[in-house]
Amino acid sequence: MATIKDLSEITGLGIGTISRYLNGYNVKEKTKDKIETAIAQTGYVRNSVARSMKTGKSMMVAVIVPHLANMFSMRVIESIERVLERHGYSVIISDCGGSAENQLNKLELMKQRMVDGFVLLPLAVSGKRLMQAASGKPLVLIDRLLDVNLFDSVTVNNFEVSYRETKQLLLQGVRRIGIIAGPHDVYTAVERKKGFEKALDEFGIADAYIETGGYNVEDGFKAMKRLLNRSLEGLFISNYELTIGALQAYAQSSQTIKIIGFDSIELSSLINRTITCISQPIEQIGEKAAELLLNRMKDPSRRVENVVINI
Amino acid sequence: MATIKDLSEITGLGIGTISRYLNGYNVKEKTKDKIETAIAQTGYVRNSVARSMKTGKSMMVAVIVPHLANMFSMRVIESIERVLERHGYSVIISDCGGSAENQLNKLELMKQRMVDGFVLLPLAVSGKRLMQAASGKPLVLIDRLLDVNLFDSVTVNNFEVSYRETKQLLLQGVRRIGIIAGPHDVYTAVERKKGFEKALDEFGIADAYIETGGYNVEDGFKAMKRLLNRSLEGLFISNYELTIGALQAYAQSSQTIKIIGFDSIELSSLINRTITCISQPIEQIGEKAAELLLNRMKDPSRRVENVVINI
DNA sequence: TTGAAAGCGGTACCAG
DNA sequence: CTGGTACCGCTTTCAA
Repeated sequence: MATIKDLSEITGLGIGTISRYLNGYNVKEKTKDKIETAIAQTGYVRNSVARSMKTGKSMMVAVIVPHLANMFSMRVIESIERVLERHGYSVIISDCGGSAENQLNKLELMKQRMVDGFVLLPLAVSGKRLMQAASGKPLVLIDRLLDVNLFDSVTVNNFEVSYRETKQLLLQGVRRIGIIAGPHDVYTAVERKKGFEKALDEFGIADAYIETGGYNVEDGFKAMKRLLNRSLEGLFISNYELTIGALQAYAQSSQTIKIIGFDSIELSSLINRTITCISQPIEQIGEKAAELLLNRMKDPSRRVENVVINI
Repeated sequence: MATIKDLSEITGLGIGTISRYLNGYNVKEKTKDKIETAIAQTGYVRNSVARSMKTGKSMMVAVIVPHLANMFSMRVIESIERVLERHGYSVIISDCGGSAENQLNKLELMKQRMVDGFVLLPLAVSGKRLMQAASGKPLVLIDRLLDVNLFDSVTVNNFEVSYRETKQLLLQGVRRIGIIAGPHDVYTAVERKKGFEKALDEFGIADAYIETGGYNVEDGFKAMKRLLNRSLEGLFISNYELTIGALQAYAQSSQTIKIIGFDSIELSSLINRTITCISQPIEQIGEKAAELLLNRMKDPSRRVENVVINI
């Protein structure tokens, strides 16, 4: 691999001159030509590791998620990457396998890699631990507001929208109602469940059928299988994967249940029995997160910003 | 940020000793204690950028895909990451937006970042250009065999399985048949189309309804809308996203079409009219790719290996 | 406009 | 087992 030094030797120019040219500073036309020839000849590419070493910036951002193979994660990551790459940043990903402990480990690892910032789709941990793990590096949270306003974040109004939609169901006369709620250590799942429960409280319903557990297709399927014995009139499902799974079981049955699903817009039209969808503006969430991160990396002392997108 | 030098000053030990301890070599119990105290005290974390600089290995692997927000990409990336992280590698991702040109740019960028290897879900480019762009760095192809055996690769038998399943349809008496084929510069899409066409040839069918274009949900929906005017008896759909889109349109219609979909196992049970699924072992594909890459990074001169997974 | 030289934070070799 | 030192490839003063 050719280095700047090789170029220096070939052209007879100083090492500093080459570097300056490479960084867009003015050099004489003739030197420019010499350098370019040497680059073409050697196939030189700049070593950004060495560059990072000197500048103290790696131009990398770590995105840490509970699970990569999840519709929400991947669409968020896609939009984050799209925005960040325009600013010269690369995205390094880390799947913490749904474990909060692991999440902290991954953060540590990324810190070693000298990433310039983090985006987290966080699992339940305290703000302090997270703060400590990030050791002051810019970190943006998606889908989770921590107790303390330590971090920039972007969320949707999970609680309100869940409350509102559940209420709609109840206003339609639904009484025997259930929820497939997802994990209890995932913030959004908890918020959605709370919103659901608030609506029930208002209507004096105390005996909802609650299924908690994982957040993927199979969990949804199993939960639905159980719920199909309950002659439900209404059902709230907390994410896309759970909805797919639940609908699989549902499709096999002949019951009619009024279903509300999160992010399930694509699926709703597949099944002949209507379901209600709550759609998050996922691209917008990712873009906003990237934007917040860019802002903070530019100005670490700026005020913490907690963006809530109302849907 | 504390450095190894700080530790050296605090402990009074030499810089080399610290480094040795950090790398797991033997040091006296007492020195070990001193160092550990200093680490705890300063919150020292090793700077892997500096380390890479010296060792010439970044311990990063770039995964470049046409689109991140794609079920296949994401699940492949997930399994790649799972395998690689066990070996100390991080995954840096790059979405080339479906453009072959862009793909080469991204490769260049990743080369600058001194990644130790590449995994590509490649768009149509010649093997030579790719070889040149990778400049000899380990590169594994997923879902594409290049004309020359320059790269390790892992694919499924797209052609055969498509041929076989289409033939099944025809054996059932289907004659008016169509395909939603996806982009013509995506290898798998092309292979699947070829397999489809071979089956048609055998049955002397010359006028299939062919829809080509994008590879996402909306493309599938639009294509299906058009195809619903054709009174088809059978339909082959080349990937997951297209299948979702097509099924959306299909669900609204009252036609009955025998449908074959790729990777659409989760969806098949949603819709009350049966569809046939061709399921790729996506995790296995990712794992195999990671494995091939690890092997090549270990031994760059080993024989090129082209793995075909038969489904 | 250019060249020389001092690091950035590690690793690895050498001598002790 | 330990300390000293020469790099790794680049950026960035400082003089010329």
